Amino acid sequence: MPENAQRATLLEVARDAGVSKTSVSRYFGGERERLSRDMQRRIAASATRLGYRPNQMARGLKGGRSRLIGMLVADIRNPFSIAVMHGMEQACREQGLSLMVCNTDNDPALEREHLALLAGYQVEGLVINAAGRPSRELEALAAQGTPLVLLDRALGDVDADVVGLDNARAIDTALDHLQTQGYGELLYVSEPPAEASSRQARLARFREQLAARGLGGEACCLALDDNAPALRRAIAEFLDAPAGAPRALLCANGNVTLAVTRALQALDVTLGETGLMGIDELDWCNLVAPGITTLAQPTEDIGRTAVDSLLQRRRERERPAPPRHIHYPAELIARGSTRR
Amino acid sequence: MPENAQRATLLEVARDAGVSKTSVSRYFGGERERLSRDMQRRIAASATRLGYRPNQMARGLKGGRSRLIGMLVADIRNPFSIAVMHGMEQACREQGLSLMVCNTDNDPALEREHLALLAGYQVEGLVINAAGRPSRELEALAAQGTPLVLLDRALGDVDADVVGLDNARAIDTALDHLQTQGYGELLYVSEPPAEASSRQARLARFREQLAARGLGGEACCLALDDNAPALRRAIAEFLDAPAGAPRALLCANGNVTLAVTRALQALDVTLGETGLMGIDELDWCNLVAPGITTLAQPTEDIGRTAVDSLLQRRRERERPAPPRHIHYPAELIARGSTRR
DNA sequence: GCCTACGATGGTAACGTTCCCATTTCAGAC
DNA sequence: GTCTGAAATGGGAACGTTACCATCGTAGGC
Repeated sequence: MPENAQRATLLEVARDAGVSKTSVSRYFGGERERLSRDMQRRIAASATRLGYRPNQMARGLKGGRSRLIGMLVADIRNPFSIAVMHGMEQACREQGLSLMVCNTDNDPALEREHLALLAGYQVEGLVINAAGRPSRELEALAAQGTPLVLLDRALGDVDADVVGLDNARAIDTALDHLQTQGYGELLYVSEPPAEASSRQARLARFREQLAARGLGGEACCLALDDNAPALRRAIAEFLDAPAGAPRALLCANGNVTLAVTRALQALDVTLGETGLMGIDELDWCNLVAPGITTLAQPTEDIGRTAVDSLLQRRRERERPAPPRHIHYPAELIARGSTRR
Repeated sequence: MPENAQRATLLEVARDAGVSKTSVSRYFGGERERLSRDMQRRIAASATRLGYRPNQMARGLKGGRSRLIGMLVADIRNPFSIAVMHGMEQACREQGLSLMVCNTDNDPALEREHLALLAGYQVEGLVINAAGRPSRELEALAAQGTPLVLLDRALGDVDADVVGLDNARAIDTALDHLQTQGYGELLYVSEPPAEASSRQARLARFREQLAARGLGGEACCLALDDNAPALRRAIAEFLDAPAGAPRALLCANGNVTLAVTRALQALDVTLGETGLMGIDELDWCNLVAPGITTLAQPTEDIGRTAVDSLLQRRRERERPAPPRHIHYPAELIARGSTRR
């Protein structure tokens, strides 16, 4: 192998093998069977000898096939996002696609910026866990023909598939479980829904079902950032108010579960006696005292489905189907925190 | 905005603004000041009106400047990797770079495959948290002139910078703390070091210092995958053996801490009485019973430094400096699990 | 007032592919 | 024996950008 060699090019391989560049292109472009046995052998030999690798940039330029899938995630440090990303990665690999991940840290401006960048790389599809409401850029992307999938959060006016949890059913499952376990006075803790459709859906369903089932309690929304005191106060208030039945807390997502668990420890609450349950399964849920009951999202499935959905859309590009909404059920993992 | 518009091209902007493509290229290529006020205005106007975005593929093809940084990570689900990635992302954004992340799931074959892919995208730099020993591909990449940074794990025969923890000092810090707290009989639990240099370094230092300090105990290495029983047995053995001083466990990384904590709970061990300490700070460390003492790695710094290092190397491409090794100290976060 | 030089601009040739359209060869149909 | 067509191959023109060199003014030095 040469000392400071530039990467070999298709043309060099062609020359070395004594064939035309078209043939080499075909060999690497997935039309291998159209070539004669002998030609395949010669190309393969030259290619390995020269260490040839197709230049994806050139490839992407010519055909518009960048073989790139973009992922825009609102909070990369959220285990949910990571798990979904892992699923997407596997799906991509199976399809020979690569993943470009951008984290927006929940900042709409950054989101727009990254969106423009991803568009610049001609991504063949885009999976978005939106922070803001970047419909302008998204619409441009969609109009340009890029398949879009919204992850977890729908965006009303964008023509895209949505993949995520069946939020209403998840809340029902949670309430069923809590009722079965004898809890009757509930506090639902969520981050402010703002634009996040799944937060809205969960919250709405909780409120609706609370009334429908004749349960006591309420929902409380607050930002988690550095709001530990406020959260503790809200929980203390709930615990001190008179109640006709055992109390339980339901956390809207993993971040909330973490914050609430911290608050409960600070308040010296015994889990189980006061129920605790969260959406999103986390590493440590079976480590904290009697174990925390959760609703696990099928994150890997969600990730794979997102990618599949993208590819499906690309296939039917000519005859665009109406947006699909795919909602997975959550899996109940019952632990000590909801056992009295 | 047009219904099914293809993205506008540089040429179209040029025509629309009545200038040459060179000028438009300059405008977007960071030579804006070389253009007259008037020309800048005209180009800006046309560009926004047409919704122009430079095609990164074409850009990457022509100049070799893909503006892409690759990251190869052995285990994307490891919080350490995520945190570092987050740091890298920020550094990249500040430089106008994008990040392409590939997860190898600790599979050397996958690692090679992804390496080839990243090379195909002409990444301008590569940060690698190696799973196997992919020196062949890496050397090719290095020879081709791509700056390389090894994350956490050095790879003896590869000419690249290394960024990570000061492992020896971290172990010393841990031992200092444990000794101060009165623990004298230690079990160091690690995953098998195999090719991972930092695991080797930590393990070696532990063994060496154990002897040097006249402490009792030993080190034990086992794969964590689904080896809960084996781990439990090893720990039980340690706890049952006669000891002249209070016992403590030291976990080589976050994964180990998780597994060991599980095992200790199964064995009904009281933390603090038996000491527990882990390298890597985790979300839940202050949630489990008296809180778990950890050594936090400065993950964000590590990520940023990795990217900076890459850029530095690219700048000095002509006069290649010898490989740099940058090792950060760990920060001790003392909690109840090492208080007797 | 001429030459130099620099600042502002434009034209053209790459970059490494893929795609479209030849061209060649040869088997089988009439 | 010619014709048709498919299979195997090759030639060139794109794709959208940047790099290099050329061209034009015009301001300053003598």
